Formats: sequence, structure tokens, C-alpha cells
Amino acid sequence: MANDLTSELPSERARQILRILVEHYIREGQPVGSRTLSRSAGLDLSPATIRNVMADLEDLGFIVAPHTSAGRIPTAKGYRFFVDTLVRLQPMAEPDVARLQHHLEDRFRGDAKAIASAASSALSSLTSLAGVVTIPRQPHATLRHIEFLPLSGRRVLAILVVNDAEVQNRILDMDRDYGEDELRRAANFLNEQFTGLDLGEVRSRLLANLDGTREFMNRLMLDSIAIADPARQPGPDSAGYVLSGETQLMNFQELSDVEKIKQLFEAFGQQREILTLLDRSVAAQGVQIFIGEGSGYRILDECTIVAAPYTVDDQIVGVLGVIGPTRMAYERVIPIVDVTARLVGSALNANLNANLNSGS
Amino acid sequence: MANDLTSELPSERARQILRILVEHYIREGQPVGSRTLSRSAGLDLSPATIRNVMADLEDLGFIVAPHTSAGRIPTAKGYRFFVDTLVRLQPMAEPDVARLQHHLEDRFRGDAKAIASAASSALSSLTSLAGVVTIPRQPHATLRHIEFLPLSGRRVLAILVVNDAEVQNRILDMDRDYGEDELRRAANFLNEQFTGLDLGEVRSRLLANLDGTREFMNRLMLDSIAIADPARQPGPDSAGYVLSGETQLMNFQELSDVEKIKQLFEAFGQQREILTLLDRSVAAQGVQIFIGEGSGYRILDECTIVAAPYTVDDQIVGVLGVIGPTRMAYERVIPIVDVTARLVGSALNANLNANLNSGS
DNA sequence: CGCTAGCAATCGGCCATGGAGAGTGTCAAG
DNA sequence: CTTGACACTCTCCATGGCCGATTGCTAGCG
Repeated sequence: MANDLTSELPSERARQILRILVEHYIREGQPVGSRTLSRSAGLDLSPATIRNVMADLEDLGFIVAPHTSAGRIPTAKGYRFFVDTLVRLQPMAEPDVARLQHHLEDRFRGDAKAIASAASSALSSLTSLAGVVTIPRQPHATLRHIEFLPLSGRRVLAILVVNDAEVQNRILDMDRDYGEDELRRAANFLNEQFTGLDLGEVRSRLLANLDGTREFMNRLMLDSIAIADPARQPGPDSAGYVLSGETQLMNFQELSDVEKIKQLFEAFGQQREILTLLDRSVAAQGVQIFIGEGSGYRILDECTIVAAPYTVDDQIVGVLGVIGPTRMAYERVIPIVDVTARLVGSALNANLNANLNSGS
Repeated sequence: MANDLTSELPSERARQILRILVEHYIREGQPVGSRTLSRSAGLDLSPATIRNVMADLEDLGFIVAPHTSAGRIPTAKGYRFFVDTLVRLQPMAEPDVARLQHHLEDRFRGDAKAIASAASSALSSLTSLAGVVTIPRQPHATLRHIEFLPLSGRRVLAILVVNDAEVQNRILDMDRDYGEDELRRAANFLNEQFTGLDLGEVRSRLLANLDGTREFMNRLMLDSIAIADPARQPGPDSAGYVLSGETQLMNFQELSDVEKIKQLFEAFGQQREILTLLDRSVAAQGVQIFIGEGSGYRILDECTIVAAPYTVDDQIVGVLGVIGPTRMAYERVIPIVDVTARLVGSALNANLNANLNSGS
């Protein structure tokens, strides 16, 4: 009894023809006919034979003919099968890897957002597609320093330094006036008691000590700690991800319709749909590929997202990848996304360790 | 002797015809013929007469015919004349003004960038064009608080609070190691001596005291003060302006070519050209209008920028406006930009005063 | 002298036509 | 199972005719 794969794709020959067809279509962008395939290297079959095989492939839903007298093009299912079992990946050239690594490590000077934009633009320029990188969330944010400054009208400016060099600040609306002394005492208390601890730890200790500490300061302290909570999104301006090279997408014929481009860009602006899509790739290790209609969003019907999570300390802290037309050079793109995810992870890791050393 | 204007446009009638033609073209987007104009309200002339006048207007370079059997459309010069002397501005409705004002004031909570994005998206939604607002530079940045934290490898994290609630931070590479005590002393020195002073003032005093203070700290202090220097651009991520509603531009027929859209968006990404263009409007008070070819950048040949500077304390701190196709509803857009500039200025002013009160 | 009606001329947009080219499916022969 | 041959289908493109819109010009009118 043959397994499911062979029952779906009867012959090795059919697989080979499908692979060559997809590769050809990705390169040329034109429907591929039987004659073209028969001339292709590796096959020694007449066009008529190939036509028979193509008819089978069409019955199985891997390819379609746009109209009677055109060649065939892959369907979403065809692409899916191609990237899952047929594609022959082309590893990145070693010098390119090294250059990318240096580029990322140079950019990273304490600010997690900086490395995200560096990675995003690197992805874009390497693939000629749009690059997207989510801002890494801090797996364990440790309190480094805290400071309160009074403002007018019961407002307090809280400045929080976490993980050595990440500065966050927010204005807190308080329920009563706080004097400068009070604020200084609160900051001193937090700095003396909690420097070097995880923020979650700080919060739970604050909650536990609710009676022990001066209760009236608790709201202030808890609010200020919450600023750097990885769960809540950072401010509305610094959004969930960094996008680069969107304009590259306008180079593709399949997206040359202004209306499509517009919807795509509006989706980029909304961010929501892209983020939920990227979230799906957090679940799985390694490179994930979302092809067109599978995404669930109409705007992305003709697009593919190649994404991979990146990790610090074996913990996933973000996702990066590229967005492009379904017809993209998968054999080049997949390794690029893969390598970039590893390099971003190790760059973040290196920095984390540097900080730990300095902290001691 | 008649003045230049009448010598250029002999008759009142010709002016009226030009105005109606431009208004009609802006409304409909189609070349306007003599027959259409003769039916238009306010004119009681036969098409033949109008044809004569139109021939004169064409000789003067205000209008052109795309081809023999089409009507006429305004040239850049025609638009120029229209907005300078013919347009009948349509003031914003009072309720809209009030709504805009509240919107802006609500958004402003110490962060100058927040009001810029609020104004930008408001401009975009009011005009259905792309809105652009430069980040206000601080006319007089006063030092509120400063803090140094040591990092690994001779690096120091400097945190600077200016103007009450504006937090800036940067990592400084130093030429030797600094101990935690040294850094604390430096921060204390700056906070005690210079809080409340203008940053420029701080710098000059530091330079003057170069012998008096511990010289070896000077580099650190000067560098940290320079962080908030309005002259240098803020970090590469937070760019010079906030752009909103770019996708609105894709709705216009004259920009329906993907290649044009792409170049336009790339120009937005580069920022440089847009910024130099906006800078020109800093010179003059009030609303400035850059029409197409006058801009000097080919990408903007078919675009118009309507811009106005906004002020705090009678000093220009930024520019805002909209970008759209040359064929835009000037009579509505110009008042909107004008009012928004005033409201942004007064919102910033209100906040400034609130801070001054709290500072005392 | 300015305005107007009429007229011929011009040009883009639209549509039907028709041929070339590319590719398919099928069928019978090897 | 493969292959060559053949009829068929469909897109693409160039052609050409027609319609409608608009113009410039000229002669006539007030």
C-alpha cells in the first residue's frame, strides 16, 4: 500500500514536472506550456506526454490554466506542495552571512528596536521584498533604575530603566498630589529594594508587602512598574513591528493594480491582521510559510509570508520574515529568513550576556 | 499704465472664466470645453466667445488642451494664479474647528510627537489627502533632570529630561571607565547647578568653567547635554516628520500609475526631499502652496503641497500641511491647513504654560 | 467693434473584425 | 506507455470605421 503522498502524486516523474514548472513560473512569471517544459533540462519527454501529466496535476489541484490556450500556473496548493517537499533550498553565501551578522551586531546598542529595524531593512534588501520584524518582547525584564518627577496637575513622570539600557517613560495620572520628597523616597525605596530583580518579581513583592510599605505609594509604584510590562503594547506610536521596503512590492506585476496595493498598504497601517498572522508562527519552531488564501485575509490572497521566530535563551521573543507575492524565489528567501532569525537571536543574546557581565 | 496683473490678464471676464474653468476641472477631473463653460452659472456668453477668451488664456500659459478635440485644463501657472488671486476660500465650519481643537489638546500629554501624529492624521482625514507634520523643535529646551548609568565597556547611558516631560536617552562611548560614584557626582553637579536653565546656557557655562570644574568630567557632561540639541536630528527611528494617510493618494486618477505611486512613496521614505521642501515654508508666515513643477523634484511634478508653519510664543517651531495631487480642492484645503497650524500652535502653547506653572 | 452662429476639420475613444501565435485535448499508431 | 498529428480554442494585437466632442475660423449681426 502506498502512502498518502504517492497516492496524491502518483509518479516521481509528475513530481519532477511540477517542480520544474513551479521553478520556471517563479523565474519567468508566465504560464508554462508543455512545449517549454519538454525543452527544459532533465526531462526527455515529448510535449504530448507532458500534457498528459499536466492534466493529472490539474485534476489533483496543483496547477491551473488561466485560459484554454495558455500554459499552466501553480495554485496555492501547488505552491504549498512545492515548498513542503520539492524546493531545493539555496543556502546563503557565507560572506553574506558574515556581513549580515556584523551589520546586526553593530546596530545593537542597547535598544531592542534598533536591531529590529536593522533586521527588517536587511531582510528587505536581501530578498527585494518587504521585511517585517516584531519588536522583541523582553523575556525577563530586570529593573535597573527608576525615577519620578512631579508634573503639574497630579501628574507624575515615571522613568524606568530595564535590562541595563532600555529606557521607558510615561506620564501617570495620580489621584492626589505628590510632593517631590515623597516621590524621591518612593524611587529610593524601589531602587534600593528591587534593583536587579525581574519586574514580575517586583510586582508580586509589592503586592505582598501591601501592608508593610506605605500603602499610599503603592498605586504609584505598581503603575510605574507596569510601564515595562511586556504584555501591554508599548505606546501607540512605537507599534508592534517594524516594516521595511514596502515599496519593493510595487515592482511585481501581480500587484500592479493600484487598488490591491492600496489595500495592502492599509493593512500594513492597521497592523492588526499582519500581527495575528505572525503570531501563528510563534507556535512552531523554524520557518513557517503562509501562502495566499491560507492566510484568511483577502488582501493577502496573492501574497505569501515567510516567517520564523527568533529566540533568546531558547525562549521565543519575536517573529521576523518577509511579505511578498505568492510567486517569490522561495529557494533563496527561506534560507535568508532562517539565517536572519538565528542571527538576530544570537545578537540579542550576545548583548544580554554583555549586560549581565557589566551588571555584576 | 496698467499694472502687471492686468497686463497679463486683460479682462475681468477672462479672470472669471479662468476661475470657473479651474473650479470645474477640480470638481470633475475632465478637461473643460467652451460649451460646458457657457452653460455654467454666472456667464451669459456663447461658446464661440468663450473660445476666443480661452485661446487668449492659452497664449498666456494658464491653460492647455491635452489634444485638439478636448477641452482645456489648467497648467501649473494657471493653478498658481488661481490660488493666488482667484480662489474663494471656504472657511471651516465652526463645529469642526472646535472638534479639531479638542482632539489636539486631548492628545497632548507632554510628548511633542504625540500632537504631531494627532495633527497629521487629522489633516489627512479632513482633506482626504496625505497629512504631514514636522516634529516641533523645542525653541528653548530647559534642563529638568539628568541621570547617568554605567554600562559595560566604557559606555554610559545618559538620560535627559527637558521641558518638564520630554525624556531623551542615548548611550555615550567614553574614553575611559567611569565609576558609579563619579557618574553620580557628575549628575548631582549638573542637577544642582543647572536645573531650569536653557541647554544652550548650560553648554556655554560648562565651556566657561572648563578649568573650574573637574576637567575630566567635561566631555561626559557636554556629550550628554548635546543629546537634546535641537540642531542634531533625533535618532534615526524617530524621523523628522509624521506622515499620515499616504494611501489616500492612491485614490486619485492622476496618480493611478503604479510607478508614480512607488516613486512618491520612496520619496516619503527618504524624507529628505520632503523636508527641504517644507523648510522653504518656514521662511514665510501663513499658508504656502508649492505647485507641481515648482518644487524642483520630479516626483512631485503632479503634486501640490499646502503647508503652514506653526508657532509657539511667536516663534516658528515646525511646519505642517498636506500633500496631494495638483488637482485638489484648494478652497477647502487651504483654510483647513491654516486653522490646524494655529490650533497646533495654541495647543503647544497651552501645554508650555501649564508646565511653567508647575515648574514654579 | 465686440459678439455670435455656422461650418469644416481634427482627434480620442469605442467596437467589430480578422489574422497570428501559443497551447490544449484527443486519437491513432508505434 | 509514448509520440506525432490535427483540430480547436483563446488571447493578443493591429486595423479600420464610426461617433462625439471640441476647436479655429469666417461671415454676419447689433
